[in-house]
Order: sequence, then C-alpha cells, then structure tokens
Amino acid sequence: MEGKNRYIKKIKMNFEKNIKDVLKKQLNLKEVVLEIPSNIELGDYAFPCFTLSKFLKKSPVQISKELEQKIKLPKGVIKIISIGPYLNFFIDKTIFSKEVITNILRKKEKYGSSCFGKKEKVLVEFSSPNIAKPFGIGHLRSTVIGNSLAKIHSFLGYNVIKVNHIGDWGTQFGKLLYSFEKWGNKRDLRKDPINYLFNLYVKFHNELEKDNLLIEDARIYFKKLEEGNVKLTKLWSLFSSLSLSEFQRVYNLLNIDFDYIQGESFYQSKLDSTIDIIKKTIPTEISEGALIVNLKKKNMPPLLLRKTNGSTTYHTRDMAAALYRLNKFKPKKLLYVVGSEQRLHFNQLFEVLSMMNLSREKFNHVDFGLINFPEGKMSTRKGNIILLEEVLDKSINLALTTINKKNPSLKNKEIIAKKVGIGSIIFADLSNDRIRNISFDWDKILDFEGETAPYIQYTYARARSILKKSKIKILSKNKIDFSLITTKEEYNLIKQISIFEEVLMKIATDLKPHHLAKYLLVLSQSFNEFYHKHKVIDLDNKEIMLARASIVYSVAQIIKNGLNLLGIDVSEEM
RNA sequence: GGACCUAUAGCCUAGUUUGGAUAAGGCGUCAGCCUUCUAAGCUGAAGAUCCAGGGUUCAAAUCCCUGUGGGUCCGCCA
Repeated sequence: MEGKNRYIKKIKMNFEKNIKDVLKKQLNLKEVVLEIPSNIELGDYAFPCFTLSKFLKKSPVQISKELEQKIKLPKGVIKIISIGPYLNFFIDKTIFSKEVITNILRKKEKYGSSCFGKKEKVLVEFSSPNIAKPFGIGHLRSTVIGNSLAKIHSFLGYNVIKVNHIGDWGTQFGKLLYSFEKWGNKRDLRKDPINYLFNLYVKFHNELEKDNLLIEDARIYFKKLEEGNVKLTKLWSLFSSLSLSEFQRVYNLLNIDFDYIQGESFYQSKLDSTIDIIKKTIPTEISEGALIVNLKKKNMPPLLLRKTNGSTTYHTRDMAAALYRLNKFKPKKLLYVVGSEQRLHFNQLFEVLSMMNLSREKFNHVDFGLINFPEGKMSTRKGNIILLEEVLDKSINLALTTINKKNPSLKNKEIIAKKVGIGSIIFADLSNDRIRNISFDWDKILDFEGETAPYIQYTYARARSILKKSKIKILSKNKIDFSLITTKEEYNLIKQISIFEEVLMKIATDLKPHHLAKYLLVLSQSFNEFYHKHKVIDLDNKEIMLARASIVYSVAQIIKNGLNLLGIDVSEEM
C-alpha cells in the first residue's frame, strides 16, 4: 500500500491520510479504514461506524452522530456530516481540482505514466498465429490483449519485450508437408498461399476421418523435418515466409509490432540441451516409451518431453523457450497471452519450472475465453472460421458509410474511418473481462453506438472541437480560478480524472485491460452529461470558460492516452 | 470419471480479489430533446427471486459448503 502511494500520489495534499490521522487520534485507534461513498453527493470519503459499535456499546448511527460533533476538521476537509451509520467527509474541491488539473496540464501525453515498473523487464508473448493458417478472428484476442498489456506496462515504466511466438513447428507441419507432397503444387501455392495451404490442411483432416492411419504419416513427416531433411525444410521455410508476409498486413492494419518474432522452430536447436538440463535437475521417467515428467503428485497429467518416435512436443519447445528467455532477458515477469483452453498446459509447464527452482511467480498465463459462433465452436480444421481482415474491412467500410451519412463534409474520411472501424473491433474485444467467452455476432461487432470505441472517440472529437472553438490555449502556467468549479458534473469529472493512474496500476496487477476500457466509458459518459448541461464557450465570463476548458482539455488528454494504451487511435474530428 | 473456468433485467456486460449506504452501464422497448460548443449524443419511464439451497456476519452479488446449468481441458495436436 505504501509502495503504491509513493508512485501514484503525485497530489501534494494527502486528503485520505489527513482524515485517517484525525480519526485515529480521536478514537485512539492504530488503524482506521475509509471508504469511498457510492454516490458523489454523499461526500469524498466515508468512515463506517459499524465495527466500533461493539466495544462502544452504542449504535453505529449514534457513534457517527457523536463523532460529527466532537471531531475537528482534518486539513483539506471543509465539511463533515453524519449520514446514518457513516461519517462522511467533504474535501476542499478547489484544492483538489487545482492539484488534479495542474498535474495533467504539466504532464500531458505522459499523464498517467510513472516509474512504477522501475525499468524491470516484462516479456509479453502474444498474437502467435499459426503458419499456413489464415489469421482468424480468434487470433484477435491474444493480439489485442497482449498489445494493450505491453503498452500499459511500458507506460508504467517497465522495460517491455514483445515476442510473437509463431506456431511454425510440430505435427501440424507434418500434416501439411505430407498433404503438399501428395496433393499440392507450387504454382497454385504462389497464387494465394495461405488459402491454398489452409485448404490442404482441411483436406488432410477430411481424409483423416476416412483413414486415421494418416496421422502416422504426418508424424513421420514432422520427424523428418525435425531431423533436418533438406527438401522438407526448404518447403517449410517457403510456407513460413509466405505466411509471415500475409500476417504483416494485419499487423500493419492494427499498428502492432514485435521486438522478436521467434516461432517454435527457433527453439529446435535448443531442445536436446533443454531435455538434458531437465533430466539433470528433476526426476524424469519413461512411460509407454515416451520421456515424461510425472506430475501425479500435483494431480496433473505428465509433461511429455519426447514422444515414442523420438520427436518433441510443444511441451518441450515451451520449456526450451522459458529457459532461453529467463537466461537471455532475465525478466521480472513473463506474460503468456494464450487462450484458456491451454490452462492445464501452462499449469504443467509452470509446475515443472517451479520443481526446477525457477520462480513460479514470474510466470503468468494471461488466459482468455473463446470466440464462438452462436451455434457452436469455430474450427480451423473444419474450415469454418471468420477472417480477421474481413471483419476489419467490413467495419472500416461501415465507418465510412456512417461518416458519409452523418458528416459528409469531413476531410480525410478514409483515415478517420480506419481509426473508427478498427478501434471499434479492438474495443469490443477489450471492453469485457478477458475470461469470458465471446459469441460472434456481426450486428454487435458492427455497432458504433453505446459502449463502443466510436462513442469514446466521438466524445474526444467533441472535446477537441470545443477547445478549438473557444480559442483558448490551455497551458500549465495559466492562472485558473478553480473555485469556479462548482457543479456536480464538473466535480465528477475531476474525480474521474484523478483515478486514471490507479486504474492502470490495477491492470499491472491483474492483467485485465477491461478496467481501462470501462473507465474510459464512464469518463466519456460523465463528460457527455457535463457537455449537455453546461456551456463551456461563454464570452461573457472568461474566468469560468477557462476553468471549464481546462477540464475539457484534461478529459480529452486522458481519452487520448487511454485509448492509445488499448491500441486505438483518436481523431480530432469525426 | 477427474480438474479448471463461469452463472447478475428480454439480450450483452461491470461490480466479486479488499463484504457496507437505493445492485451500475449498454442494446432493445416506450416518451421527450438538434435556429445555441459535433444527435456516433443527452434526459426520463418500464424492466433484477444477483442460478438454487444452506452457513458465517451487525451487514453477502461479493466469503465458506452442497447442488444445478453452461464452457474448457485431461501424453505422443498446439
């Protein structure tokens, strides 16, 4: 708690501490707990009197009433009122507003950032699409969650390493190489690489249903690949480079980049030594001809290091990756942004690492739910998936249509449509707790009203438009009279603004970006309420105009900073 | 058979980790608001046995137990 305060309490006046000190002295207690009232009109802090009633042998209502009479005003507090069993504190809005707003005017696009992370390294593994398969809507989740977590950690002063752990190895490539040799040719491959390979993959699975011995052929092909068969390796690397250049299109669209693209194949040369280290450090055994780490004591199935035929599994490659990353980057935290269906896999992996005395706490499986069709599961193998590019394109097109309808004279329509269309898709994913499954619905994902990115982007454009029309230059050296901030709507905004940093810190702890998405929605809602109730541009009262404009400026700045941390762009107009 | 996740208005969700003041928001429905800073907006109304049943507590959507529904996973796929 203390450590937390050190980083986030840039505000000089520590209202909370002042109130606690006075209460502690008055009640002769070592510790008191304050709450934030549910309604802003009930005050800024509240002290519940329930627990006291036991040894004071009075009702909480009575205690609260007596305290109201006896207690002296803490510094920064202007009013104390007993409301039922609570003692409610109202702080000096002028001081509070001044400290919050001056802070943001000073820090601008850095507002909310800090040195909380102390430059410690955080490795984020995310996106990780599979070569030779289309970039489906399912891969959106890891991509945008990982990107957002990476950005937020950087913003909080961590040294972030972004790794794209491409699925480019394993029996699936045995299947593909086998299929290509049997049914494929290079001329058709060049025309439309991913679709062509994808169709081969689907064909393989169709054939597999008729003849389940085919899987053995696939395993043999993968074994040959692992052993460095020249012809297959050449083919594999052709598939790989064709796929990567297609993926790059999606990353460009989403404006996402990586520090390392190290697919599973990257660890191939490190597998033997990895197995050696594991064998030396912890007990392993041969079971049904395969090399395993037995995890029965941990109530888990074994970790499979080497298959009966001698080739490796993704367990082995993930172990190699973990050891390599610990050794090379010495990270404080490692985040694996991978779907929740792999939970057991990561629990096994982390358990083995912990058996090897490699600190378990560093490793985090940032898991998330599936994207399903309302009628059931999407399946790459069966070929019923939705392409991410298709979703993005549709969304951008719809945004363009909407602009033409609502604001036909707007300049740079295409650029803005792209920001809105893509932002909308990203936000739809990030705005709910990642653990929940998502039921894919075209109508829902192509909706720009209500709790969506366009709603927030629109709020931003509104705010910027006011500032532009007011012709006021908001500078940190401006003399702003904060005592003119008197309305409920204004103060509500100041309160919202003040907790931005706390929201980011929470995300660094529980790794859930939806807190930020929900925060930006509430901030935008509060702003729109304010917007409709109070006029900012008022040429008769320049002082009030300046005070209100400083709030408008601050809200816009936070929306910009916040959306950016989710990987979403804003536009000055829309 | 076992393990993990999940359940909040017609629908989608926040709140659950850290128990407190009338359970919050969006979609949809109904009634209003554009000659005044962008209506992708705002105001109001209707709409909730917080899955069920027990327990702990002054106080439970939140903690504990037992069920039920849904999802995911359970060595040679990743």
